[in-house]
Amino acid sequence: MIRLGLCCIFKNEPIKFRTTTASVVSRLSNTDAIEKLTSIIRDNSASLMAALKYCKKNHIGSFRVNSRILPLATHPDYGYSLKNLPDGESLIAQFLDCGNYAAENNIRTTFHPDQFVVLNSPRHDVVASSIKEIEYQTEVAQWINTDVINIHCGGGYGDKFQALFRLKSNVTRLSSEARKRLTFENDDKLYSPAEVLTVCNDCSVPFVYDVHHHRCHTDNFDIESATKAAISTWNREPLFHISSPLNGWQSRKPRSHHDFIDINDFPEIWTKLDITIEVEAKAKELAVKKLSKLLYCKQ
DNA sequence: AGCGGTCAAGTTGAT
DNA sequence: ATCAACTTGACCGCT
Repeated sequence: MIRLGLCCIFKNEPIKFRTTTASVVSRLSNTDAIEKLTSIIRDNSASLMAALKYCKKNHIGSFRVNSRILPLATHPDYGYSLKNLPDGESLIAQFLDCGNYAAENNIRTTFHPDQFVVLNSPRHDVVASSIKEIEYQTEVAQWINTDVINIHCGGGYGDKFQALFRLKSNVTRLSSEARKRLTFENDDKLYSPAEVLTVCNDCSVPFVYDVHHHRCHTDNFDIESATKAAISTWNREPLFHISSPLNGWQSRKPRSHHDFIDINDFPEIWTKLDITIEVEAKAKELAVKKLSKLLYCKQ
């Protein structure tokens, strides 16, 4: 069975995640800052539960959690740990509820740290803050039963061999709980499936195969062989990504995402697999439901 | 209510 | 040299 995944937010459904910025927090007193952050986090944990319930009701098997579910958690000046907030225990309890709900209802959750997480940077400060961010998401992942924290391989820096060597080396600096969840994804211009697979096999990290990125940045693999190689890296249900180009494959920028998935972009061989496929489409839950319907009709 | 500017952070490639 | 794009717009302060 295919499990489709919704990414982070909703198009029509009134489920919203809140955030704030360092600039706003900096203008508040310590008490007011804590109150504001607590209120946002409380709302976000409720929204996460609402999102999981929406997924359950609509037969969406997976939900990607926004990295900013705890805004500013790793900020150098305004960062915090939930444990140290006055209402920390009750906030953690709300996330534990989400985790229990997800487990009981077989909703898979994932994280996708943002572009600032670059584990192979030659800059030590960048690697340090990347590790900090991954460890923060790992802590939340443990509360909410998330089994994937998915990142790209990072920059090329004019020497991809050295860059990937640094990546492999820095993976060993992560906690075991982080490493249990870490995955690598091929990107659309630098690291192809063939390249990512070598790293994944070297450090026993599962490979998240993004077929849209593969079509933007090809290598010697065809879709079928990349699919099979990706599956072999997983010790649990494999995770793939799908999207369609905004203005068609012949457009100037085929990398940008369409509102929906064109069924012709969906690899035929995927229909027979037991996998999670995250739908990266701007119409969000509408795109997941539409794709679900198309796939159901196909079979 | 609506709108424009801002938001912590990296890296690449298009313009 | 500047800037949009990337997993995702949301929020604040002004009119």
